[in-house]
Amino acid sequence: MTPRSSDLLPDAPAAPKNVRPVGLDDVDRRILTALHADARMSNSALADLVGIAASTCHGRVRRLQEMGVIRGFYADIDPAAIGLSLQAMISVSLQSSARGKIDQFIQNIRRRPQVMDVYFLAGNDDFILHVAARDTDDLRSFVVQYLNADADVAGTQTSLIFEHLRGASPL
Amino acid sequence: MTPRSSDLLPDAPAAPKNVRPVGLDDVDRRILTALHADARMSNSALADLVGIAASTCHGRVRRLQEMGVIRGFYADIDPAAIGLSLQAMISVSLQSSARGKIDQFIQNIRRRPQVMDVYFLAGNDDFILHVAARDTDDLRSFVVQYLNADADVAGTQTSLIFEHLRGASPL
DNA sequence: ACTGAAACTGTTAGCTA
DNA sequence: TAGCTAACAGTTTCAGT
Repeated sequence: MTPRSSDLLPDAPAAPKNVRPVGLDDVDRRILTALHADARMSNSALADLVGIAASTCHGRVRRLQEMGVIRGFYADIDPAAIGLSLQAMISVSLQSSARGKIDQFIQNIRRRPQVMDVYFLAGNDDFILHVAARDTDDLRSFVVQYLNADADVAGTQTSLIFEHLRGASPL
Repeated sequence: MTPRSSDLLPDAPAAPKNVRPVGLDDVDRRILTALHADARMSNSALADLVGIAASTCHGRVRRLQEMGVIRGFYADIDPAAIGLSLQAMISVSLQSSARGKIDQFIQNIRRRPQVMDVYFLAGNDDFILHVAARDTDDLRSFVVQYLNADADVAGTQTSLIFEHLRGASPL
């Protein structure tokens, strides 16, 4: 069994209480779960679903946005449907001399239309790029032109993506 | 100048026409760009933005959904704001004997609340998991319990994510 | 936090080019 | 066929309770 903190540190805080910034209640979590799955659900349908009045629900959603819990509402576009039929993950490591420029490098590469996500990492690689390209030529020229041609880039490793699935719900 | 097809292949289709399934025009692309950035923009604001009547715009958006170009509308929840303060990328490789079970494996792991994205790969690793965990213990127990403990998993490599940025726009 | 009324928006039908 | 105008249904939003 895990030792109780009182056995070790008599003056530690009595109970962990709520760790979170302001605290989300169960209704907030149900709202987030619903909007995570369908951001265009009408406010009245959402209110019914979570069991509160529409006006209250609307206020909750706005508060969640103001708190930064909801960062935004996005349409999920199928890359293949707009002619980007090839997706890949590209691990990139930079020269150690270029570490100070990572921010600038990422802000720059992020503008390319092929880039869908940038994951800025601690580890062997400096970041991973999730990209979507029209075809193999487009992918290759992206890697060559924007990554390998840059003297700050030490190396890249590209893996094709067969399928990308979103997680079910973080709550 | 590009040779005309009649010079080369008299019986080939006259002109390349539209290569895409049905074809998206410029208005469609502007709609997609706008909704990619803000899925909750009102239909009338969107119509004004792209320069068509609200009813026309509404029909376009519905058609884009029916065509599968728009796969859905999702709220972007900040994992840190709901107590998942640690994000990581986990590369997973399976035993070659387990390759036939990948689909099942992924469908299973995808249900875990920590899993935000699953990228199913061609390459050295079989897939990459983008996960969000409460803390290091939560992350470690996820890796140990759901990955390393499984006999089908040959190996995993975990890298912490410092920052995750979405791409600007695929169009 | 809820109720109800006012303002607004989304949605459909029918007409026009 | 694609777009527009106009009318209706439904939703958001803000009082007051």
